Amino acid sequence: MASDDTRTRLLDGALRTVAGNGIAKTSARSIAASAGVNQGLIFYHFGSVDELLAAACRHGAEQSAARYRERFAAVRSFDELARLGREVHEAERASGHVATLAQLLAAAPSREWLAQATAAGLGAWTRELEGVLSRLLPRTPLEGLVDSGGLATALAAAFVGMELYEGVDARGAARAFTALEDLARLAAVLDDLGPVTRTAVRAKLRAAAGDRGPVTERFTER
Amino acid sequence: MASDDTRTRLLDGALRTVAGNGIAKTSARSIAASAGVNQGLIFYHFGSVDELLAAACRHGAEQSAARYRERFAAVRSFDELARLGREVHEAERASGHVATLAQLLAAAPSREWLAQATAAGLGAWTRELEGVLSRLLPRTPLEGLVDSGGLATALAAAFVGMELYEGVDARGAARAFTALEDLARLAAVLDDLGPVTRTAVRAKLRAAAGDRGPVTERFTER
DNA sequence: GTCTATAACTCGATAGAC
DNA sequence: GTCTATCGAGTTATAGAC
Repeated sequence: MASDDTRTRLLDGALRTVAGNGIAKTSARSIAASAGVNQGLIFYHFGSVDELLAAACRHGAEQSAARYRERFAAVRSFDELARLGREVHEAERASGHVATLAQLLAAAPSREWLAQATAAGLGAWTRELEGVLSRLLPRTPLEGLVDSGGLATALAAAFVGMELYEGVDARGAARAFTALEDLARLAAVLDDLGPVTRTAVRAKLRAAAGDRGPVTERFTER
Repeated sequence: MASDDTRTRLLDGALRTVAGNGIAKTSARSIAASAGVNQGLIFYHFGSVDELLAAACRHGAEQSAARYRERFAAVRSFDELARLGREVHEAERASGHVATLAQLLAAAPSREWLAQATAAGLGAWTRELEGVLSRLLPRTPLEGLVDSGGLATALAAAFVGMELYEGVDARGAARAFTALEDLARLAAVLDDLGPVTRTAVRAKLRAAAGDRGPVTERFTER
């Protein structure tokens, strides 16, 4: 029906506008222009610009994280994860969903309505990452020594940071991605180290982590 | 003299305003109010709001990176680097210089003037990080296999991303930092592995990197 | 150098015709 | 549901008095 069509046009228009113009130049008027509908309809359908942005954020993040769900599920090594990361980055440069997330993240502190939606949007990516990590980490000497949820959050935040950095220094951002891929190689190597070396490394790690205790005790308490 | 005083009041006021209100609520009026001077003086001294923000960004980033220069120089392991990272994060949550950088980074795409200044501001931190990494990496099996400049950029961008994430989910951000510290422990262990294990790991890494060649060949060509 | 006043805009949001 | 017209607040930037 016509109303649904206008709603989705506005959602898509909002995402396009934020990704293309940045949050600073995103207004009811610019969104409406991008969606090809009248400006007043934003308030009829969503109540306010911020509520439209919040809805668009959830909608877009969920949708684009879902698009990569199978790819994430197929990842078998840190090596592959790093490569998928760069692939997502390059695909998202076109669609702009992650850039949108970054823009909303920056705007969230002063627009309380957006904070929740942005956290939820990032959560869609974090969940995918945590799924991969909780499959991968147990096969490395790091098992039980690093919190996969925390690491997933750190990776998602890092990804957002690099997406922002891309807008300011594209060459530098590409170099940073390459460095991360190189680093992931180390983790990939730890995957299949040979039993002797593996045990040696693991003993060292355990000893170093001894003064802290395993992750489970630190985070399941709450 | 009075003019210098007003200039620095405006620079500091701009940083305080962006850090406290976010870029969206930063205007000539809010900056002037925070600096305690008349609004028109922004245009007399800096020409435009964006030029003031650009100047404040360079000024603030250089100043606060310099404050940590000795600390960075004293870092001897990845372990220490991770701890210093969290310390900087918590200190900066108060002063807000990194948050400012994050805000400007988000605003840069739509305000061309800011892009250069923001890149320069981030560069101040990236340089410090690269100094540390180029001291630390040669002592690990990763020597020559990962680009320290690229890795420094990735770390700086990740730091900015986590600073932004902090505004939306403080608990999650803390957990992410803890996970990164745990991860840094692995790198610390690689520092002193014992000669046999060390050689075994290094051989694996070299083999895995074989199809790419060492970093120097990939990046010095340009 | 610093102040006031104001021009020229853009913004979110609403009222009311259709 | 959709459109036009408009209000009131907030914006950058400038002109001109002091």
